[in-house]
Amino acid sequence: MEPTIPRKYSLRAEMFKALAHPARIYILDKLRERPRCVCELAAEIGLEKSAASKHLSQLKEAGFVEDERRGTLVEYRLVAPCVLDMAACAEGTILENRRKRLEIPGEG
Amino acid sequence: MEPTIPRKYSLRAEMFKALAHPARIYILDKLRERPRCVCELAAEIGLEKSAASKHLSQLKEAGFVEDERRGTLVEYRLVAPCVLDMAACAEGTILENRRKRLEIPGEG
DNA sequence: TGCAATGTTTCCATAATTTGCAACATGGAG
DNA sequence: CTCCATGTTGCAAATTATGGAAACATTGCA
Repeated sequence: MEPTIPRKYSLRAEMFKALAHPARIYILDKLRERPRCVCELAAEIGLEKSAASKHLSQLKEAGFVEDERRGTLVEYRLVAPCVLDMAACAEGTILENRRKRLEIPGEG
Repeated sequence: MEPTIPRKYSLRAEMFKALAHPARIYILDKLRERPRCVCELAAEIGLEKSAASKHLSQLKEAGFVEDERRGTLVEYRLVAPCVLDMAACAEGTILENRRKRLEIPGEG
């Protein structure tokens, strides 16, 4: 069948795709406190630096973070605070609905 | 390497994954107006009813929509309006950042 | 009962994503 | 300059996602 979905929705989907991985969500939450380098994030999420770098590249491409080199390090920082509100929305409504429906106990 | 990402972030990622497809974003926007049946949505997004049904199943599993049978039809409706705010956030900040970065390189 | 309309599930092929390893690039120290 | 630390990119394997076709399920109606 022929696709008829306007481009606007593809752009939105790309943005959400950048958030559609536990490691990337975790990274954003860590960057909420303060900027961090790749090696620090890699250690925290338990991935090779190459994998961490690729996740950060996706977040950067989507516009959620920016990077700046400091010596041998590359520091990443959060630039789209509204993503936190999005996550909050998730916690407050979506996951709540899901818990009720599936009877999953809440987690802090 | 061993994964050390808390379950909380996996749950959030699952929710965003449900939004990480143009067809599903399009569906949610259509449901914003009024509830619709599977066949209507399938025609609008240009997919077979089976594919449309699977997309709706994912949205339902994530808690964004609910379904109710009406005769031979199955009507889907939006139950998490905050998803619209999330999309608005996307339009307003993320995509704007991206435009600046891709079209005006070298500018802070 | 039989039949049509609508949805869901299953199977399969194709495409996209993710990861680690290795190679390469960049910057600082000696 | 060389050596080392940090990041990025290329590659291949494994995993996951997607879509169509067909089978199956459910409802309404004659």
